[in-house]
Amino acid sequence: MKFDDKVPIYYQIKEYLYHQIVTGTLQPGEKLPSVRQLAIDVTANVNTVQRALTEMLSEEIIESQRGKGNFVTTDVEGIKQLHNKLVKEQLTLVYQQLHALNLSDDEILSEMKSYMESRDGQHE
Amino acid sequence: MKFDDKVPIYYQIKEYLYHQIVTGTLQPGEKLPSVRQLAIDVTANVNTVQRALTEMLSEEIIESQRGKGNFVTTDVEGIKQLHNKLVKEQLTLVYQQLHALNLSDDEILSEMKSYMESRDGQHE
DNA sequence: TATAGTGTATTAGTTTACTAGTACACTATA
DNA sequence: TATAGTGTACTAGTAAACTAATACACTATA
Repeated sequence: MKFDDKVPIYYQIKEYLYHQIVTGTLQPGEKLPSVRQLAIDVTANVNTVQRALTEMLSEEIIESQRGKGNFVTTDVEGIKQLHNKLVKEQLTLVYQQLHALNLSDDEILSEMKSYMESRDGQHE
Repeated sequence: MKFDDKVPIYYQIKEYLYHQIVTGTLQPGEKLPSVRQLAIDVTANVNTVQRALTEMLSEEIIESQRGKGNFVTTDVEGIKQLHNKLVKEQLTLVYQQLHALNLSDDEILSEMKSYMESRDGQHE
């Protein structure tokens, strides 16, 4: 797994797992890979993976059963809220940044549209 | 200055100065505050500020004159390109993230619009 | 010329993220 | 019951970011 060296690895692992959960790649109640397997999957250390999981546990997005494994919460509503939260965080971030670059609301929207159009040709 | 503890301080200082330059708060050819003054302004260490400046020097956005100070480049075109680069980086980032959250192009735009509308009432 | 204000370089020490290895408690199962 | 697979805890060490202090070269100016 490629990491952005500007951001802690544990944090990127957390974001990676959050994406898997909110997009349904990991279903509610589903068992996560073991910490050891996850460490191999994302090419990081067990302790680094564990740190990501510990935060997710405290946020009640996953549940831990000693000796069995870690499981995605069955609280579907909580997962939805997480999804909304992640979307809003992204919107807030890009809005603040582009506003700081002196772009108006309309300019932000039109820049986004032209960016999307420029991507269309790329087939990716 | 408030720092996001997920990102290196020198990097945030660099972004801060980039914003000042592309928005015209710091004009082309204008002298930057001294490294010592900048360190006070942003509440960081001289060496940390210097690290940010060193990268900006290598990117030719500022120029250094020993004994005099650091100056914003007079290359207006280069500043424009930097502005475009920063905008595009933000668009790329938010697009990738929201796509990974299973939002379509249309949904991204409509979410952005409703986010902007929700901000309207806040007068900020 | 003396002094203050510049950028720059160097050394040292602290903190944090990360890695590495080990050990232990619990669970399922052959 | 023995074994393998879990989560979890702990200690130790490394690397990078950051801070701190100092020194030096250059420039402007009183």
